[in-house]
Amino acid sequence: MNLKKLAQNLGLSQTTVSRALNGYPEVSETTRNRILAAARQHNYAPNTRAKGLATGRAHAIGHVIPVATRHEMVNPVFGDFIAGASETYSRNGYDMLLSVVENGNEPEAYRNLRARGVVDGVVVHGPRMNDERIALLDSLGLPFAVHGRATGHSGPYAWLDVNNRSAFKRATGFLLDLGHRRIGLINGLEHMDFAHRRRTGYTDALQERGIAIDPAIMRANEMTEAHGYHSVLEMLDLPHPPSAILCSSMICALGVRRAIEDRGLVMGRDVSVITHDDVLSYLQNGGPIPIFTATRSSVRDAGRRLAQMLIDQIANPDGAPETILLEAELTVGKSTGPAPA
Amino acid sequence: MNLKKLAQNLGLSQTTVSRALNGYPEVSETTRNRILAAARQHNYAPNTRAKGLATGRAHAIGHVIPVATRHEMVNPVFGDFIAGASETYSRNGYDMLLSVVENGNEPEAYRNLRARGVVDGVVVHGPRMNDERIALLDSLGLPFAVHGRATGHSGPYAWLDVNNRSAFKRATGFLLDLGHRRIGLINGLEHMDFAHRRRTGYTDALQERGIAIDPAIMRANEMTEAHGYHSVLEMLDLPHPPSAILCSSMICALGVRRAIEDRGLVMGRDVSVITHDDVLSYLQNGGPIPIFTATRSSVRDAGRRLAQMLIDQIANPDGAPETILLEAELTVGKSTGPAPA
DNA sequence: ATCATCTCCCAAAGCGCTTTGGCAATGTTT
DNA sequence: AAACATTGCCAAAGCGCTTTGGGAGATGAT
Repeated sequence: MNLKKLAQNLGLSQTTVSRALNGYPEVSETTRNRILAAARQHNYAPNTRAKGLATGRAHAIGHVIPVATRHEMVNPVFGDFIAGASETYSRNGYDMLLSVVENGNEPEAYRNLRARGVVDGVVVHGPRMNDERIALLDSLGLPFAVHGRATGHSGPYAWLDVNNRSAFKRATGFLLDLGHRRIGLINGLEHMDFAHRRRTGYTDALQERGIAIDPAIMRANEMTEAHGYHSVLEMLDLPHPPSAILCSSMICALGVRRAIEDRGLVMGRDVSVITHDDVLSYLQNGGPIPIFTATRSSVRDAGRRLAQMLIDQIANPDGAPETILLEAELTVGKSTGPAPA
Repeated sequence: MNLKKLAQNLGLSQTTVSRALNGYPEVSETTRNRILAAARQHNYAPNTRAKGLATGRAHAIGHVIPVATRHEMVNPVFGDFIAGASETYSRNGYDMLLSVVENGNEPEAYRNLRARGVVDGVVVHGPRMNDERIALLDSLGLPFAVHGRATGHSGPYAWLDVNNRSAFKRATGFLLDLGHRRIGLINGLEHMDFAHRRRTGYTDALQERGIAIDPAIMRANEMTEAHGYHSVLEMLDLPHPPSAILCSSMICALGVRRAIEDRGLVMGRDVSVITHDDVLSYLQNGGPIPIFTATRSSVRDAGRRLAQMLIDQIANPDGAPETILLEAELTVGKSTGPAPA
């Protein structure tokens, strides 16, 4: 079923049918209703490619997901983020185009999406420090919104980010208030912007209280369970082991807990743990009393909102790029307690 | 840059340029090279919408991901699967269209994709028992391939599945050989086809050895860490607790381990654990000696292969639907040992 | 020299939609 | 009654590509 046939069936012109379906005023209510009924009956939906050709708009957003080639790491956060974004897209009649590329091949992917005219904009995932993608997208004239920020890029661009610095500063402060003086950091790779900011929050809090930064209890790597486990195991074996751990993801935190228990210690009593929690659907942080004290911010919600930002920007290209800075909430669970004497 | 301009620049017709770029023989090698050079220089890529309109092919595959509304659960497996599929798509010049829908809204999503002509085929995720989606897709004439199978559907269709039944039967047999007689099952939701098959493998193995099935040590739910934890905690508190656990996912298994350790027991000595391992990138099962004894099958690889199957099927619609049954490998790790006396 | 065959190339139609620029017919002012 | 808006509709162009149906010119066979 297509416009032509539908119009013929109704004894109307394509023009009229098209206008009726797209809500233009130049068509009487009675014929509009006739047309809508017929469209529904024949399960008609305009061909997206034809519509796109005619309007010059793809009504689709591209997501280019970089994966670290070395570990084939797909960020576990990505599933929930995508789910959130997809909600927004379906509400707004947009399609989502996904493309997983090796780290570093994003520029080619963006150019290609642009040249083929297959999307109206893209979401930038996993921004790094001084990320060159933003300048590229600017120069391509392809609308975009960034999940996170790229420290070092000057000039405005649309982004949505958790205030990673303040979250980790606050979490560190919370531990300091509990009397902890040696606090370990299990971070993500620090060329990633979010990890860099978290580190800054952590070191800022320590410095404000005049506590020395000790690289021996700071680790950065892909945020796997194993990373949490091995890092903390090593830290606990130090002459001056940390009494608290600040950790960048729930998955890491599972490894952190395992390491603590492996050493016969009790989490929340012998070693306190705070983790960042992206509120992933399959990694709920306990029930009413969370297992982990955590800085929480739903990545699914971030997906929803960032998608909407991008759609708005595409609809209104001349507005200033919107930015959203979310504050993570600190939820106190069972994994923290006063520093042991 | 578009075909018309490119042709004008070269002083050639659109026809010739198009043929040259698409590898048709009716163009001399010298002009073809001229054309290719110019295309590269101008960063030309044919407009996908226009190409699709002209050819009637979208060169795109749809993935409709159902999420359980109740828990907003996004299957954690999905990220890696998508990454695998995406690799195949980019190699073959296909785009991936993703759409996350509430459980039960898939039919509408499929109809819509079909009517809008936006994809050439779809991948069916998370098939349930007697899944009605397959009949629907057949009747829509939309090519598809299923990740998993739908017990109860007659008639051929393309699928790729792990042999869940044999994997769990083998794992159960392995535990029985170690002397375990009470083996708990932590399964996924059993209206899901994969979970049903796993259960069958488990019960078959027990029955073959004449061991009674005990519903008290069988649980089925969303495969979260909490599910593993609470289920096993309850089982360990039974008058006759299991000495071994069979578990449906690595994430569950982390909870299983936690429960065991919470009760002061040692995994692999007091309680043995075998889990299914989808080889997710962020949940590596240890190094050279795996932490968990596991039935392994890479879901990323499944994505790669299923995508290829679908592309082949679209290219050759008259062939019989291909099916692939993968055997999981049983890797022995540190989580299993002889049954305690 | 004539005819048939290739070899390269082209003009134009068509894919399914939107949108421009009308054009009758009705309603509203003067 | 004449002049003017307004309403409700339509024919046709155009989006950027592929593909059909040739058609010159070179080459080979007769």
